[in-house]
Amino acid sequence: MSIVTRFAPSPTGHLHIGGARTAIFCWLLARHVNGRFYLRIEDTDTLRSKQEYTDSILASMRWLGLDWDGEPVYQTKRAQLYNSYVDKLLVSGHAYWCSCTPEEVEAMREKARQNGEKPRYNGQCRERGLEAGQGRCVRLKTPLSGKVVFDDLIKGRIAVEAAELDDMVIRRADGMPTYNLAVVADDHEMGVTHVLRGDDHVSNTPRQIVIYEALGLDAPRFGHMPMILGPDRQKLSKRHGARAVIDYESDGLLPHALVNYLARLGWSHGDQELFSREELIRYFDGANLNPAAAAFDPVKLEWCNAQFMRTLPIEELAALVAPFVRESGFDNIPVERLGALCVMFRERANTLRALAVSFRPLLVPAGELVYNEKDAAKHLTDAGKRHLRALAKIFEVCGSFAANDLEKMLNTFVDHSSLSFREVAPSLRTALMGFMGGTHLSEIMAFLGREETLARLARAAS
RNA sequence: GUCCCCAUCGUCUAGCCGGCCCAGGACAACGGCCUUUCACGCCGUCGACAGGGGUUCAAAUCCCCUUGGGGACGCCA
Repeated sequence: MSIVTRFAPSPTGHLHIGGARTAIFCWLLARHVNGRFYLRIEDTDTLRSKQEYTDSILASMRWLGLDWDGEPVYQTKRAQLYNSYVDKLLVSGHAYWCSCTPEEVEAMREKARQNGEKPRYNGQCRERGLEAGQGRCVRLKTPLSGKVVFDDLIKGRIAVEAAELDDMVIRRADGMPTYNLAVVADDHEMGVTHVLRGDDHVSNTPRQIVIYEALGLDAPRFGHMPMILGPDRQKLSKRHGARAVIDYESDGLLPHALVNYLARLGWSHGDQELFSREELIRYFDGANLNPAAAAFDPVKLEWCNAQFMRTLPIEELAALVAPFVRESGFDNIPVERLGALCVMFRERANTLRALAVSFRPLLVPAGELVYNEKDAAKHLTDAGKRHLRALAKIFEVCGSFAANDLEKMLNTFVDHSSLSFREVAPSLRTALMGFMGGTHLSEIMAFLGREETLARLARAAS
């Protein structure tokens, strides 16, 4: 049997990492067996749903590389379908019209709460045989006894007393279906075989199973993934900062790094930490999913990102970092130059943004180089400046300005003077970079070129 | 309040159909090596089976209770 999964976000916000992980697992589960992976936009809440969020979610899915099959399904366009399901239930006697107002129902719930019971609708319209009418909704006749049982892909067997469930509304007074009905109708129509979704839906599952049963349909397999917690193991909230996929995109994360990290959050394949996209698909079979909630660790995410940044072909890395370089104010840097910078700095940065920032000292003109006060005070001393002037003389006349020749030249200079490399290097580094960082001095100078190198030495020695 | 779920190092986890585990890997932290800085890399250190009862020759692994977390109880999704 092939597998059909679906990711069904509601467009009330951007795609967040919890949803992204759910999407990744659904996608992986389908791709693992060459099955189908569908996208469904659950936009029946017309008050909170926004087109811009749908666009944003689709953009994030594409950015992550989670390709879906066919066109996305929009629930708002299928009211007719849902109504046909409701009608079926009405005709078969599994559902009934209810004239209770939301206020009345709320009062019932309040009363139940006070009696220490589960707040619920008391089913007073259940046997009244009401007809359709203004302000009336349709409720499902939930079984009064028995157990609803299902084998969760992740948590194992879950059983709930049917009596715990009240008669839920399946069609609102305004004619729109409610979540549970729409989901059942859609999942059945779309041929979904496996439903992977967030933990917060476990209590919906028995309700949906009851609808499947009333409809005489087989329910799909369900799997509920635990929530993702913040670094402090508290529920993820706005306070934890950037959480939407687009935020990580603008932080300069590689999409695959996010996918890899998120996939490893709640799933494992032995001790392996890093996976290629193909490996992920090959290994992910829905097993080895952790039933416990996991805390999101931005530090490990960045480590993960750094690993992938190092293995990317240079031209690709250069193309990816280009927008960030542009954003920091440097237009028109030729790709070869960007490539050279990437080679020099990629092992020193964890994100594309940080990488772009690290280029800065090499991109500004000598006059705009910012000196780190401490480093300048320590290394651009009178002695340091003397060394710089001596070096400048050599660089002025030397034949080649290639990195390996510069390296030799530097060594010769040290050999012929009474100085050690340790005495010369810091002042030269500070003169070139503005601070005690960067990469090999010879590479920095080769990148800068003779003119720019000399300009920096002159400025620092003045 | 009621119902459901969860519980291995600070974090992600391996192991969980019992013995190979006085618990392995990764991130972080710390120490060292390498080194003309910063990184990378390499080596090492610290560090966990929530507690209590069972079952068993043997339990991180099975059962029960406690505690602690989370989720759900909408004409939201």
